[in-house]
Formats: sequence, C-alpha cells, structure tokens
Amino acid sequence: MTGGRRRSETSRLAILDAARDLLLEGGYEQLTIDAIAGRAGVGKQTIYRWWGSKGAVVADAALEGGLAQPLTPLPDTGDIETDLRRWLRAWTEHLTTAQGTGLILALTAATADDHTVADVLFERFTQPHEQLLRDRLERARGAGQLASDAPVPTIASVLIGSLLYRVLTRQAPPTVDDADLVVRLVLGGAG
Amino acid sequence: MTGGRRRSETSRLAILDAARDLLLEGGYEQLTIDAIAGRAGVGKQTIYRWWGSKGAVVADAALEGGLAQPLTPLPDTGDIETDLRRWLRAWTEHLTTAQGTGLILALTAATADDHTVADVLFERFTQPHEQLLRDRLERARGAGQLASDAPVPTIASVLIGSLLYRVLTRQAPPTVDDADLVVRLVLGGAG
Amino acid sequence: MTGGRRRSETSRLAILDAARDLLLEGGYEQLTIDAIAGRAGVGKQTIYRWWGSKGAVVADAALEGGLAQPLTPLPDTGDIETDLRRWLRAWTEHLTTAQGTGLILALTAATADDHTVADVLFERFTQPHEQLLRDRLERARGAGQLASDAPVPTIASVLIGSLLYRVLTRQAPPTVDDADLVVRLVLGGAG
Amino acid sequence: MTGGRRRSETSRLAILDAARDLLLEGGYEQLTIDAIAGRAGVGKQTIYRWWGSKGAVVADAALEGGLAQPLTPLPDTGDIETDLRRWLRAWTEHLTTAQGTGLILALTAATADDHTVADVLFERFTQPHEQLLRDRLERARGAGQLASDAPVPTIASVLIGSLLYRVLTRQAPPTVDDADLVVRLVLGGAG
DNA sequence: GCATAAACGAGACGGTACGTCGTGTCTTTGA
DNA sequence: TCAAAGACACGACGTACCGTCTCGTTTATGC
Repeated sequence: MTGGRRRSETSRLAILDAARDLLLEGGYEQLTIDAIAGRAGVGKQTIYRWWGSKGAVVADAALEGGLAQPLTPLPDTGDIETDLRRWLRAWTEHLTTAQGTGLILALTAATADDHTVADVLFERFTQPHEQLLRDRLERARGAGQLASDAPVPTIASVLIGSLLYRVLTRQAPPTVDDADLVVRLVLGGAG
Repeated sequence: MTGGRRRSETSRLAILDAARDLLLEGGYEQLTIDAIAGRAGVGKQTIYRWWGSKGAVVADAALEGGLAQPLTPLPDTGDIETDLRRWLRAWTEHLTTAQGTGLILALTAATADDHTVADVLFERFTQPHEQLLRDRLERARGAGQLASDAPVPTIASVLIGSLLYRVLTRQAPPTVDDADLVVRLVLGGAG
Repeated sequence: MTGGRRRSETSRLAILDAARDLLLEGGYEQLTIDAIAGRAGVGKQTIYRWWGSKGAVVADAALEGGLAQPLTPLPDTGDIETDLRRWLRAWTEHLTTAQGTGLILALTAATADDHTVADVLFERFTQPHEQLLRDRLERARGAGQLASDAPVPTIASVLIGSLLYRVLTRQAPPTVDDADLVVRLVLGGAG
Repeated sequence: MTGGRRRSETSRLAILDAARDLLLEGGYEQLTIDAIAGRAGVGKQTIYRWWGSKGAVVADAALEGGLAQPLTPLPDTGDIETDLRRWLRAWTEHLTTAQGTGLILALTAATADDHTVADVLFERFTQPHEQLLRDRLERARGAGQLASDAPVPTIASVLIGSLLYRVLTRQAPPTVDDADLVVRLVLGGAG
C-alpha cells in the first residue's frame, strides 16, 4: 500500500484558527468540537483523527495560534532587575487584554479539567516559558547579581504564580506597578 | 400571604455532602448535577432552586463541606518567618492530599468556567484567607520584623500564587521544602 | 370530633372556572394542575383534596362549567324526524364553536388517557345524554313512528357516533346538512 | 456536498416496534420517548430527528407496525349487506382485542392531543379506510342495491362513528350483534 | 369565648419525562 | 485514501409537572 491522501495542512490551520477565535469569543465552556468543525468547514472526524480531545485542540491552538506570548528568550541588558521587570510587565500587559485573559482562563479550565491536557500544556507551554526565565536567572547568578545560593526554580515559580493568581481571582487586572513590586520583592526580600 | 414549606436543611446538607464526595471520587469533570441529586436522594430541581450552576454548588461544598482549610488566624509566635512557614507548610500538606488537590482543581475549573462563581469564591474563600495572611504580615511590620515599606498585599499574593502554580502544573506535588524556600525568598530576597 | 373549616365554595368554583378557561385556551395537553391552581388563586392541595386527578377536574368542569349542552329532554313535537333533526342540529352547531370542539377533544383525550375518567364521563355525561335520546326514540316507537323492532340503543349510538367521528377527524366541521342526512339515513335506511 | 450517513432503517424499525410493544403493554399514557428509545436501543435524538412528537411516532407505528387492520378492499360477494357485515364484524373483533383497543385509544389520544397528528392520521389511516368503504358502497349503488340517492359519505361516516363510539365509551366491548344491527339499520332504516 | 380542628394559600420536596446539546464513533459519497 | 457531511448511541443538561409534604393562617363549630 502506497497511496493515500496526505493530511491537509489547510484543514489543520483552519481548525486551530477556528478554535482560537471561538475561544476568544466565548471562552472554554462555549467551545465545542461541533462549533470548531462548523467554523473551520471541516468534518468532526478530521479533528478526532489528529487530536484526542477538545483540550488537545485548545492546547495546540494556544501554542500555534498566536494566542500566547511568543517564546523568545528574555532580554539580557546586564541588569537582572530591569530584565525581570520587562518580562513581567510584558506578561502583565498581555494578560490585561481580552485575548490574554481568555487564553489563560481557557488553558486553566482545560488544565483543571483534563489531566492529559495539563501534561501537554505544561510540557509545551509552561515549562518552556519557565525555562527561559530560569536561564536568565541563572545567568544573573553567574554574573553575581543574585546570591550564589539563590533558589532559581523557586523564584521562577513565584513570578509565574503571582501572575496566575491575579488572573484567576479576576478581581482587578494586574498592573505594571504590581509587576514591579513583585520583582522588587523577589530580588530584595521583605525583611 | 407568607405560607410555603421551608427550605429543607437536610436536603441542603445532603447535596453539599454528595457534591464533596463525588468531587473527591472523580474530580470536577465527573461531577454531574444528576449524580449529585442521585447521591443526595434529592430532585434536581431542588439543586437548581438554590444554586445556579454546578460551580456554585461546588463552591458552597468547598466552603461548608469541610473541604477547605479552616479559616483560622495564623499563629503568632512572634517570629514572622516561623509563622509563615507554618502556614505555607500546612497548606502545602493540605494540597498534597487527594482532597486538597481535588478541591483546588475543582475550584479553579469553576472559577475559570463561570465569572459569578469566581466572584463568590473570591469573596468567601480567597479573600478571607488572604486577609488573615495580611493581618499577620501587618503585625510583623508593626513589630519591625518587616521593612516599614514592605508591600504586604504583594507578599500575600505571591505566597498564594506560588501554591496555586504548583497545584495547577500538576507535575510534582509541592513539598515542605518548597514552602520554606518560598518563605525565605519572600522575606530575604534573592539579591 | 368538633369543628373544622368547611369546604370553600368560592375555591371550588374558581377551580372549575380556571380549568374551563385554560381548556378552551390551550386544550387538554396545555392544561396542568399547576396552571389551574395558579389561575384559580388556590393551593394545589385544595385541588387534590377534592379531585383525584386532572381528568376528574376536567370532567367536573365540563359538567358544571357550562361547557356542554344543557341536559334537557328532547322536544316532542310529535314528529320524531323533526325532533331528531333539531337535536342533532343543535349538537352539530354546538360542536362547530371553538368551545364545543375544545370540550369534546378534551373529554376525548381525557377518556383515552385515563380509564377512571372514562367511567365518570360516561356515567355523568354520555350516558345521560344518550338516555334522553333513547327516551324520545322509545316514545316514537310507542307512537308507531318507528318499527316495533327498531333497535333504539343502536340508533342512539349511531347518532352520537356520527357526531364524534366528525369532530375527531378534525377535517371539516360538521354541518346541519350532514345532520339531516344522518337522521334521514337512520330513519329511512339506504336500501 | 452530498455526503453524510444515511438514515438507519434498523433504528427506524426498532423504534416503531418498541413503540408498538410498549403501547400494547401499558397504553398511551405509559408510553414515553425515553422508554421507546431504551427499548429500541436508540438515542432519543434519533427519535426526535425523524418524528416531531410522541403522537407522530405512535401514528407511524400504527401505520407501519402492523397494529391496524390491513388496508385491503372490502370483499365483493355481490351482496352489500353481507359485505358490510363482514367488514364491520372484522373491525369489531379487531377492536375487541387488547391490541385493537389500545391502538384506537392511542390514536384517539394522539388525535385529540395534537392537530398535526390528527392530520397525518386522517390522511393515511382514516381516509384510506373510509375510501375503501365508500368504494364498495358506490359499487352497490351502481348495482342497484342502494337507492340511487343514497348518501354514501354519510353511510361510511356513520358506520365508522358507531365503532368509535363503542370503543371510546369503554363500557362494553362492541359485539358482532351490534355490528349486524348497525348494518341493518343503515341499510334498512328505522322507519 | 375559646379551644379544636379542618381547610386554606403558598410553595418546597422527591421524582419522572421532557426536548436539546455535545461527545466521540460510524457510514456514505465525492475528490 | 482522506475529507465533508451528517446520522448514530450515549449521557448530561436545565425545565415542566406530577402528587405529596410542610408551613403559617383563616374559619367554623361545640364545649
């Protein structure tokens, strides 16, 4: 057996685009496979052939659909405080947009809902972003800007966690001032 | 006219108990209104009469069903580091249990799903716990254990956020060592 | 045993009126106990205390609510054909009104639905009307206007059945010409 | 695009069979869509996709499920009285069975309940049977066995109406003697 | 009169069935 | 051989009524 039609890249992109658009329009709860298929002009089977569940599509849409911040290394101006500020402010602003908020809420819902999605997202979204953060922190430690025993993973998780908390409480959107305070706190301590 | 049968406290409790048990057995995704009603020996309408959504029931079950940590003030041994450690360790351990993990995942899913639930939970769950934490921190500042310009709200949100992040990534359960590192970082800074 | 409040005639009438009105507005299917109670300004229990089922209320409403033709003996002009015509035309015209059609459809639905209702209605509605018809026919036989072996019960049931058929097929409302033809047929035969 | 799975004949028949069986077991009131779906091993949506209401399913079950008398022309022995007797006796006996009684009660309830069902049943059940009866009567008239001005439609409706009346009053099942009397009356008159 | 007690309105209760929606699978036709 | 279209079995949804069960409140005796 040789032949057979190849996977349609057009359909793949149409599905991810549809998922992203629907996600931003109505949130994770409104998002259905039927709606994705309809919007994308695609059969449901085409979705199930390549993704195992709604969460998997959402995860892919988040990763490829341009919803998230691009996965680029943190700037290195030589000053860790400046760079962390810049990073945290950028995320803070991103999460202030409807797009950013919707993304995180959807991913969080998907994560809380489905263990396999949690794993995929961690591996391909959270982990890489955290890694970039750690890389910059490690470089700072090498440069003597952080204490030699500074707990880099802890710092990274605290920075991300503070963002998460702001979004999930949904009370007030995080501000750049909050971001600066967090950086200040993490670097300087409260004592 | 004032008549009409009064709300059944028995049913109310049976519903919250059933919701809690099913949550711990199968997670938020397995939790259905039908199952709650069946387990509680109650008509579905009795649930819908008093709660607007699954999330609202879960929120109530968390608050009244003994799922969450009791809302007691942080101890005050006089040493803020000891007390924060104790608090964060207690939560960390609580979140290590199936009960605690299930609770937070369910509440997070409910939060991400439904804005009204998010508000209720913030007001009656997150906010009060955060307030207790802030109270202790303020007292520490008053006692000179924290810098006079220490950003108490930021400290509180960072402590909670770090917990949240650990649970949601679902990779490894948070450990007491992590807790200690976070407290250390927040009090002493990384610089 | 001493006192005790007496049955409220006001409520009884309000219930029957409400049932009748709702029946004419929406048919038997739309008719619910809740709606009757609401419209009558009455508790549901007051209905269940005195009637056993929806059908029983409907039967009573039909009998007392002025929905049906009054139960008066057929006129006796001395000519049986004239009198039967008059009787059948009156019913035909009654069944042409929305009220009459609604009544029969509702009673038929109730009859087909519920055996006990069928019995009550037969005993207090169908039977008495049929009896009046038979009485007149017997008198006609006595007067020699019908053959001495004329099957009076059969004639009666055929006259009523023809009405029923017209209403139930719901195609065209019965006309007075139809009525006359039926009387003619029954008295004169087709042979 | 023309694709798409075709309607499942297996499911269609299973639904009609289940409806028929449940009808005979418990009557129209006991018949529920859930029960039909369960018995037929079919999703409820498959029922709602093709029928609009319970009545519509019952109507179809009656028409296709072998509940009704087969739609065959009346015999023509040359003697109209014999043939009408045979026809009316056959129906009378059919309506004496649990199956026949259940059928007519169900169809009547459906008819009284739902106008659209009434139309379908009239067109596909009542009308055709009445037409066969009329055909035979017309032939008799042509053969001089009926008066040349005999009101054939009236005769047909009277014959059917008498049957209907017997079944709906539910008092005593109709007998073959009743049938003979009706035929005699219609052909010979009571005068 | 004043206790007794039944009927009243209101409306929550445990249930059953409703008709709809979404899931993930299966089948058909067309490219 | 893949893809669209869409029917399928399944199961949860949220609603409507059912008939029963408290709740106070009202109204009639009869002690």
